Amino acid sequence: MKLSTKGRYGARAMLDLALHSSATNEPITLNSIAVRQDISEQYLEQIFSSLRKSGLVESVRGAQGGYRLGRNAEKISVGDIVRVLEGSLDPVDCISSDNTTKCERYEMCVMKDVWKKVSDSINNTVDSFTLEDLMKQYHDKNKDNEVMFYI
Amino acid sequence: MKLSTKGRYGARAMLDLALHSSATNEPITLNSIAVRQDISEQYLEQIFSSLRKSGLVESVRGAQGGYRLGRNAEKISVGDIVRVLEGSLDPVDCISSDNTTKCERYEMCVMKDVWKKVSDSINNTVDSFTLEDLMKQYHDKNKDNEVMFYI
DNA sequence: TGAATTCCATACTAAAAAATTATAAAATGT
DNA sequence: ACATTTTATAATTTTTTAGTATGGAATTCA
Repeated sequence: MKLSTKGRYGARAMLDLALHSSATNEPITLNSIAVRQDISEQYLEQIFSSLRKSGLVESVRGAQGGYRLGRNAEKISVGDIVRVLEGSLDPVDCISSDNTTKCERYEMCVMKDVWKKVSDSINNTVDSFTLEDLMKQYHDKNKDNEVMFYI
Repeated sequence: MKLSTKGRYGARAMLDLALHSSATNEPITLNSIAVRQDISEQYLEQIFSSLRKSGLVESVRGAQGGYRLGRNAEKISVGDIVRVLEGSLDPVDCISSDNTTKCERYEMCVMKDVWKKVSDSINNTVDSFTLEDLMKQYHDKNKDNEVMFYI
């Protein structure tokens, strides 16, 4: 029941991107995120490839290019990010909406009701945090720091 | 964020054990659980080794031996079982109580507050289901079946 | 035009974890 | 004694994770 690095790195990278998106709306390079967050740039590329395909970020190619948030920070939740990068957050496959892997015990099974409740509680929690919430919390925690090198 | 087979099999096996523990309190053999639940007996042995060490089951060795619940079914929650078999249910290591793996961003990190809430919601949910609850739900769902071959 | 920057796509590899199998010993009831 | 059953540990196979490598395509700027 651990989050993989894709989910963890992706959440950190998205918050980094949100915090560094200036008012001028200039795109942020992957390299700068990778350096600040100490994540391999090539690995981040894979992560941002998924994020871009899902619309959570948009890209600008070429020199002076980079990434921007795909929509306003208050419209992007931690749940949006981790579901893209981890697949679903269901603790077991048999309760997923694309229900191809029902086992033969499905009908009589009472465990699946437990796992469904677990799934709901996880999803509700991660959906309750938006990037905007986290930006505010970050600024509250780091009032003194003029320059934000890290998250 | 998937449960491993240890957690899933373990929960099913414990419910099976609870349902088949007769009033006479005779121990249930691993083999019978393995057959009903279609789980490798040798793999179940490893799982029950952990369950026994944690006190969730007690064993009787030798012929006519087997396993019994370590305490009343209403005193054993799904959370008790899966935490024994999966380790902790924290989505990241840095928030665990045995806090050896704090990263250098720990103080300024706002993501860990999200993961802590996720952890709490998971643990609260799995702790809210006892084996007794599940036994009742099973009987409600399967009123017609005189003999319980499966769960 | 051409060089530098930056994203894009795919394939590959190494390490770790998960899942299962194998082997043998110890205890108990008949 | 013998069949049954737990106990313990090791070995093996399979799958997933995490990361690296390579080359290409689009864009900008000089």
